[in-house]
Amino acid sequence: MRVSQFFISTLKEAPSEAEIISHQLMLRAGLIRRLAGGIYTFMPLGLRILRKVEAIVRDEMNRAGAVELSMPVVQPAELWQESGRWQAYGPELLRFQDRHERDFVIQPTSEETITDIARNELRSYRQLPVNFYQIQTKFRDERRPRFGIMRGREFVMKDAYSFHATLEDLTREYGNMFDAYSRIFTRLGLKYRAVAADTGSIGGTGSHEFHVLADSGEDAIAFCRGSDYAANVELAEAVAPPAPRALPTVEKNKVETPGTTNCPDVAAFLNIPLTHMVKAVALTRETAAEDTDGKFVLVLLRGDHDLNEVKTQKRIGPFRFATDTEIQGALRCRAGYIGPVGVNAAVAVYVDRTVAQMSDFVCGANEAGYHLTGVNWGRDLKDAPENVFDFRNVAASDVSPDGKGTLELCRGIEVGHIFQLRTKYSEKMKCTFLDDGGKQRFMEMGCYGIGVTRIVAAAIEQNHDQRGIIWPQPIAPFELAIVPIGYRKSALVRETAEKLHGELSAAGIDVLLDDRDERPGVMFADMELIGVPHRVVIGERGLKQDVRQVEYQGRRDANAQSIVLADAVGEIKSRVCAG
RNA sequence: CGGGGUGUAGCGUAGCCUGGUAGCGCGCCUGGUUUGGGACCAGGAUGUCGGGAGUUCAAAUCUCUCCACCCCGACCA
Repeated sequence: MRVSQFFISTLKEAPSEAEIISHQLMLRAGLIRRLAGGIYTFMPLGLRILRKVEAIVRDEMNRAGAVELSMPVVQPAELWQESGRWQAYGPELLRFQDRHERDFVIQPTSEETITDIARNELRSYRQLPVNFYQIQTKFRDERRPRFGIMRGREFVMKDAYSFHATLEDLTREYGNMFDAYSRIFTRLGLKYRAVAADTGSIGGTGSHEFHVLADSGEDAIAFCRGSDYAANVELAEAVAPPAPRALPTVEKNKVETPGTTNCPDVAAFLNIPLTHMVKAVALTRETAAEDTDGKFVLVLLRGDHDLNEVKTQKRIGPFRFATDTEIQGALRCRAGYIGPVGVNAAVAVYVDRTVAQMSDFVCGANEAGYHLTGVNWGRDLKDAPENVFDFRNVAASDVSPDGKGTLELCRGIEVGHIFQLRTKYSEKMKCTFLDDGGKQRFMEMGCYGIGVTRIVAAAIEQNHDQRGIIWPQPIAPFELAIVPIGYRKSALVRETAEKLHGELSAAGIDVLLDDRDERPGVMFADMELIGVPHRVVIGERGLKQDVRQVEYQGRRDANAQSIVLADAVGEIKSRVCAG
């Protein structure tokens, strides 16, 4: 491919709308252009990357035995009403009416349609299992699209759905998909980690997320080097402290703590470790009726720990953080000095496992400007083992739930998610088959997603430098850039560049010949910005040596190295093929 | 949706507080000189200052309103 026949549109400065590096670089490199909030055009260069990602995903899905089909983007409301998701999905589901005022949706995912296919086409256990997939545009009307294509409203997803006669077979296919996903992310050239994930409202026996590791990732991942344990922090269990609670050693004491409304301030003021503090997080149950006992909730956490909202919701139901007014009403004290001692019976007090093992701790006195020191369970407030659960996020160096070491934390971008749906949809939509005993049963289902467009952004988050993108070679829009210096002026340069371009293209390499006759700096900067992994520079300087030479430089290399022109094709081929 | 912020040429921005009729850098066009890391010289084009309403002799600037976009929260590929 020649630049003059292609389309490249780079920017020196990043548009101010872009916050994260992948968004900035995608705009600067001319991969995408915004059409509306969360909706982007894939420009020719960006589309080449997207197609390469798709090709790898498709290849591995086929290899894993899944079969590709393509379902409509526009789907009738009836199917969604049947599954219950017409109501349950909420405003994120984009709905519209056709000219006959019939309701439709733009699909955010395709469980309904594929289940409809399955119940119509599959009758017998002999036709099972089967795994259908598609790679296709999705639309979710996100509350807040952001980070460019990372969290767009329109995006490309590979979604697969498998149907099984038995749970055992679903479990087998789940493992098969787990392995296929591992191969996919390996082939994409990304550093990733598979983590145990929250199964959410779906239930089932398992769910895993695949995360591209990047410091800018939105998800926190806990993992253990001593074992293969890895889980989303949302899910990762904070194990109970092993030792029995220490006995009280000091008396309870009310101390003045003026102007200290958070744990770090109080700890600093009293000159004690943060780990001796207990904080009371005030929550309001969303579902409880007004004035009901238990509507107002305190969750007690150690001063240095954070509330895990997923775990909390599982224990107490849907909640939000209490407002200042609600806190005043329930505790007659303003936020900053609240605590569990002496609260009235209408306040439900829940306790994190770690807090339940603490003694001689410090907490708010429920009186503005004061905290209590030397607080102890049993003596100063009622022991309530029935309200003790895991409420906190795991922290680095916590004991791993599998007991095989300590946890470390890293951040990731969720690019894949597999889970076992079981019979959630097949029951709602009466998707049945006849088993080998002639008995009608609901199909077991699994579903498996990969965010294809998100992978493009995630790859950049993981692979970039000051100069721009550094594509993993398997998804680079072009594998090799040929940069001729003096393309128009020097016939020698031009002919050499054309010959190399032809021979390397014929060898199956994606070559981009920069025939713009720009100044070298412009061409170097563009090729680096768009992230081409390999570069050959052809100039008269090298061609006029006694032995004709050109230069090679990898995108991550600090310097170029000369190679003899006569050996160039073979030499470059071997470097490109080496990755 | 709640909270915060920003809208001035294709991109980045100054001007706004203190009203006087829009400037700079990059990019773009023409000509010339250049050609191994985003060149230089000369000339040129491009703005309903987000939209609308109001105040005023006069509005990018002050007021109101709508819109768009960005950031923080709840969701997810």
